[in-house]
Amino acid sequence: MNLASSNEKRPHKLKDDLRSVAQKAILASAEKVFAEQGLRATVETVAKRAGVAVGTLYNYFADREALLVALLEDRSSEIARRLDHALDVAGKKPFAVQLTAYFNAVLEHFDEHRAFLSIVMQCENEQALREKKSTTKRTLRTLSTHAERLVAFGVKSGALDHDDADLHATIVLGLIRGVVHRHLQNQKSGPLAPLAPRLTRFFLAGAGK
Amino acid sequence: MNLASSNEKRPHKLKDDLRSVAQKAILASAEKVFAEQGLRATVETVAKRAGVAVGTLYNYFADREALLVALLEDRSSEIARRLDHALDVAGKKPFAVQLTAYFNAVLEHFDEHRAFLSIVMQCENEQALREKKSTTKRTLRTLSTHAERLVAFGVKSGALDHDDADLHATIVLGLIRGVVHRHLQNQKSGPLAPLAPRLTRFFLAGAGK
Amino acid sequence: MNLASSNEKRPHKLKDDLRSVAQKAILASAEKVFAEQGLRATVETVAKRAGVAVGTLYNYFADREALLVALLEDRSSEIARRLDHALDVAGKKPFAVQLTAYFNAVLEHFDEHRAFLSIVMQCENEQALREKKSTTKRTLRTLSTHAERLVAFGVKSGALDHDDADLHATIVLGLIRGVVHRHLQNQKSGPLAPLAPRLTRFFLAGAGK
Amino acid sequence: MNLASSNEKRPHKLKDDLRSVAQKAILASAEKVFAEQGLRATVETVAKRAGVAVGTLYNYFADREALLVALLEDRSSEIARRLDHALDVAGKKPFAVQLTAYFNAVLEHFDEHRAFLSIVMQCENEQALREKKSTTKRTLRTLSTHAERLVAFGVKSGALDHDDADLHATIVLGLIRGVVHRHLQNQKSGPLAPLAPRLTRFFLAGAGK
DNA sequence: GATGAATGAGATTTCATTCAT
DNA sequence: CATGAATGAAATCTCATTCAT
Repeated sequence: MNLASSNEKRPHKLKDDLRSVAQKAILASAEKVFAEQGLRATVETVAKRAGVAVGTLYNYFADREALLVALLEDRSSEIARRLDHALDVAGKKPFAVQLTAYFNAVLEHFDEHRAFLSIVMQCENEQALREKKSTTKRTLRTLSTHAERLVAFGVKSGALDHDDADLHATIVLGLIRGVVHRHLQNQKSGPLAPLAPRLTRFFLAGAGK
Repeated sequence: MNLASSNEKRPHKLKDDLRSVAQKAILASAEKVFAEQGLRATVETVAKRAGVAVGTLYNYFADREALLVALLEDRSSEIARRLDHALDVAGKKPFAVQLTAYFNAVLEHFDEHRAFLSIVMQCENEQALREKKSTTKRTLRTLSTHAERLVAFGVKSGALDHDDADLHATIVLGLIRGVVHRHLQNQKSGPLAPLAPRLTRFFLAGAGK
Repeated sequence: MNLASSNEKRPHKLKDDLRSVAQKAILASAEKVFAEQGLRATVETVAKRAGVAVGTLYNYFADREALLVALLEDRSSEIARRLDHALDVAGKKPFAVQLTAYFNAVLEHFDEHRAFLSIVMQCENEQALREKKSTTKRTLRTLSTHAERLVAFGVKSGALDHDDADLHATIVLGLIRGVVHRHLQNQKSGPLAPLAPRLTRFFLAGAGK
Repeated sequence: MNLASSNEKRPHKLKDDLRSVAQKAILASAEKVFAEQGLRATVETVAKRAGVAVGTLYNYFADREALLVALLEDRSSEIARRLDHALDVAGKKPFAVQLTAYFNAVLEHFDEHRAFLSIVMQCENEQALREKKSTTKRTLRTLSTHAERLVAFGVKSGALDHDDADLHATIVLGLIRGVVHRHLQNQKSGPLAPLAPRLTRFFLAGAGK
């Protein structure tokens, strides 16, 4: 009965692993390729870069769009996890600390997945994707949702001025957009995360009481 | 009756006018269509919306990309003119006034050509364009070029802190990106130009000495 | 006003004609190709045989299936017209005459569009098509609908025995199926229409009172 | 305990049995699937329905077509056996009895393998198959071969009229086609075999002297 | 010039077949 | 042998561009 108790808990563990390895490779390739060549990049290019045949890609993703959505969701959930964790750690600390944690988390993620935000920015303007599943829409809004929550706390805790409350989240996101965009345009490659404290300082000076 | 009048005094003026009427209609259509449907929109869609046949479109623009470039250049030159004029009028006035003029000019242009910035944002992420004609690149950089010039003046005139000088232009652009983006995402439709003074106040509080 | 009354009634008559010429050529090609090579035949083959490019085919038919459906409908409406006319002419004449007219109309159509019935027979077994639009289903049932109407008249007029009434239509169709099928299998090419009286005689002997 | 018993007396029998179990399952699945979804059904679908992996299917059949041919041959040989037996039993009895036996045998087979004739009908129209292996062709002609033999006897024995001799076999097959087809189109599910006497009566009335 | 059907290169997608586990 | 992921040739479909009218 327990003949093979050691390695038989999940009969297909190995295969499952392989499966997810290929899937991850394809997603990683898609991330690179879509970022480098824009959303125009072909499915074949993505497959080749991942080191698999086209058919293999279609074993994992129903169609081109499913691939894109999967990529957005996977990376978004990662950034969401990172943000949740960061804000969780920042816990009861003052708003300034939390804001820095937010900037830091986003920028760190970007430093590691440089390509991803570039794709998000492209997708945001693709009406097609915006209109589709609300899942995609929600995915694309991960950043802003967190930002809104954060500034709501900032206002409640008295750290933020009440007057421009409606602009707060917009500006937080704008600051990120600004630095990310500069980064994508210039090929300069230093990490962005270190900018977090400066963005916080700027934001607080502008928005603080 | 006045059939002949046109080809006496101004032999080609009428033709030119007619030409530019069709051309303008096509550009306007392209602006709408690319903004609504993304850069994937087809040439045929653009032509139909402009009320002309595809063939006609190709009489005015060498190919699809030429159409896009022409659109970018036309609208950019318009925004450049507007910015030049705004900053010209603001002349020797203090930096705060000039900055407000800048924000105001950009946002006014956006209010009139809502679709345009959406397209610019899409193009910025299309590496394809980045690599190609430097004309296009320059076009896309109209906004940032002016912003850089502006903050350089701000620093020189002592209005801006020296510490974060490198971030100034990035943040000015980020603020614009922020509000424009919020506008595109939500369907809210009030004009953006009125936000100019608030953005200025915010920026100065954050970046001013 | 009536400057060009002679040839200006329908401004785009010529183009429309050309259009339908191409469409007809494609349908004719599809008929041949699907009959010769089976439903597996490729869209490209159909296009080439019609002397047009694939893209042209797709200008007229939304997709492969639409082409097939259009073919079935076009030819079915033709056979329906023929049947209606035949039975109309046979008018108040006795059942035997009407039945002969039916057989004759169907077999004549087959003699002229040999390929078509072969395709119908293939489609009848394609569950996919059967399940789709009821239009298709109705199209495929043109023959049996008319047969049912005919034998109903036969029974009412007292020409047909009442006992096997339920089988009548089935057998009429079976007889057609039989001769058509034999024809398709052997490459013998004589016309089938002359068989009509013999089929009638056979049917009446078997089913008549 | 009886592990060894198998490889003593009948060294390979068990293996053969097992083999044929899988093989039969695959053929049965193919019969269902091809009948339900048409000949376009995928190999994978057939394998899954049979409860095996695609690879396993390919262990038993060289390729997709070999599977189809095997199916046709297997079922045809069964129907041939059944027909031979039926006509053998009907032996020296009058033609009417033999014809009923024929109809009965065919329709009984169809009642048990409802799907099969649907497949045969599809294959008959696939020129591809017609051109290929004569084995397939012969297989598909099992029914008509027997029918031809039968009516030849009918004519010789004086039961059938001589005039329409050339149509006899065609009509016998047509009658079968008719009822089978009606059955496939309507979802009515009563057995067909009971129709045998009525078909005989009809045929004899029509074709008998 | 204006038109829009025709074109065909190229993108997406499918699926029979292979092969490492 | 059984498995099912990987493969890539071949099919379907799209769309920028041309050109006869």
